Amino acid sequence: MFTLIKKNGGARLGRFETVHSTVETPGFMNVATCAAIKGGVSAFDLQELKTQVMLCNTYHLHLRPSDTLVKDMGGLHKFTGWNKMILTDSGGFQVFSLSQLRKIKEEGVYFASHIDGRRIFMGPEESMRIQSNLASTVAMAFDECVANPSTHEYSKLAAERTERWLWRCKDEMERLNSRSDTINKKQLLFGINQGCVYDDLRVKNMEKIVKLDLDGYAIGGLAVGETAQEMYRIIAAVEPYMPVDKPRYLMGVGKPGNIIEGVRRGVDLFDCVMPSRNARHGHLFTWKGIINLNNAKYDRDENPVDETCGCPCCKNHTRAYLKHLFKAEELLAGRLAVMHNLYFYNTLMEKIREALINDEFESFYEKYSKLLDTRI
RNA sequence: GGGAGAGUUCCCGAGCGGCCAAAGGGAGCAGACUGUAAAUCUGCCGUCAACGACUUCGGUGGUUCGAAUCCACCCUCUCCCA
Repeated sequence: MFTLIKKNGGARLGRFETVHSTVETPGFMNVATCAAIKGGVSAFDLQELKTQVMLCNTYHLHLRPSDTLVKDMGGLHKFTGWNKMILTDSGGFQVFSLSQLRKIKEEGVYFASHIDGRRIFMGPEESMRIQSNLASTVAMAFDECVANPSTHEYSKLAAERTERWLWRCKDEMERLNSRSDTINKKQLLFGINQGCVYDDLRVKNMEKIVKLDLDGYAIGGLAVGETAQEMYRIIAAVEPYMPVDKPRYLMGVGKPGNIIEGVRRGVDLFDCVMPSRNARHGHLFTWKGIINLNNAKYDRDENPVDETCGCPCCKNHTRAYLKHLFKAEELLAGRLAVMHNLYFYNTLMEKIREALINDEFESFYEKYSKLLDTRI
C-alpha cells in the first residue's frame, strides 16, 4: 500500500508498505541481478548501506540457478538472506539488451541463453511463474523495451503488444497468488509504460495500462539512447496520467542528476546499475562530483573518497589506498567502491526525503542536480 | 681456455634488406558505462614547430640506391665442455 505524504511542487514524499518492509520514497533500489550485488557485497552489508530494496532479475535467475531451485530454497528472501523488499525485473529489459540473441513473437520471446546458447522461451505467463517462484515482493510486468531510435510504427506495435502482455501478466499473477503452494501470495505487480520517445504513444499506453489497476506503475524504455531532455519530457508528459496513490518507478535511471530530475517530475522509485558498475570501474560518486580513482592524481591522496561520507570505505580508508587496490586488481577495491557508491545513492535518496520533509526540495535541486554528475 | 646462442622502443617479445617508429602482450595515461551477456569496453602510448620532419632496434665501422635485418671488430649476458 502506497501513501503519498506530501509534495514539493511535482516531487513526492511517500511510504510504500509491503509484506516484507516499508519503503520510504523517493527511494533507490540496489541492483542485484543474479541475487547478488556485484562487487562482493552481501545482504548483511546492505544493512549498513541504508539499502531499502534489492532488485533481482527473472531472466538471469531462471537460467541460473533456476527459479524452481530458488523456490525449493524458500524463495529469494531466504536464499539471499535479505528480509526487506525485493523487486524482480521481468526479463523485459533482456528483450532489449540481448537483441542479438532473441526473436519476439506475440506469444513471447525466444532467447538463446547468454550462458550456454540453449534456447529458451519467455512470455508473460512464464515471467510471472518465475517471479512467483522467486517470491519477490514486487513482480514487474513482462514488457518489450524498444531500442532508441525506433520508428513510430514499430514503437506503436511494440507498445500495444506490451499492453496485451500486461493483461496476461495480471491474469497469471492473480492465478499464482491464489495457489496454495505459492510462497508470497501477496506478490504485487507493477505495469510498465512504453512507447519509445513518442509522447502520443506514451500517453495512450499509460491511459490503457492504468485501467488495469495494478499495484504500481513504471516508466520503462528510457535511458536507452535518447537524450536526457527527451527523457524528462516523456516523464512529464506521462506523469499526469499516472495514479496518485500508486508508486511510480522510473526503470534503470540513473545518474544522480537524472534521479533528482525524476523526483522533481513525480517519480518515487529508481534503480540503476550505475553505482555498482561504475564503482567496479573506479568511478566514485561524491558530494562534490564524480572522481575516477584510477587517475594518477590520487596516488598520494590521504583523504577519504568523500570527507562527509559515513560509509565503511570512507570511515576507514584513503583514496590513495583505494587507488592502489584498483591498480593491484584486488577484489577489495570493487567491494569497497561498490559499498561507497550504494551508500552514496541511498544517502542521496535520504537527503531528498529530508529536503521534502523540510519543504526545501527546490533548493536541494538547485544545489545538486548538476553538481553531482560533474567530473572532478 | 674451447664451443653454442643472445642483445629491439618503460618491461616481455615479434620482426631478419625496402610495405618498420617497428606486430602482440604487459605496464603507464585518459575516456566510456543508466530495468548488468560488463571486475568490461575504447582511445593514447619515441620526439617535435606533428596529413610532415627528426632520432631509435648493444657499440663502432663497413656493404647497399636503401639496414633492426648482411659483413667485420668490440662490449655485455646465457648455456655447454675443460
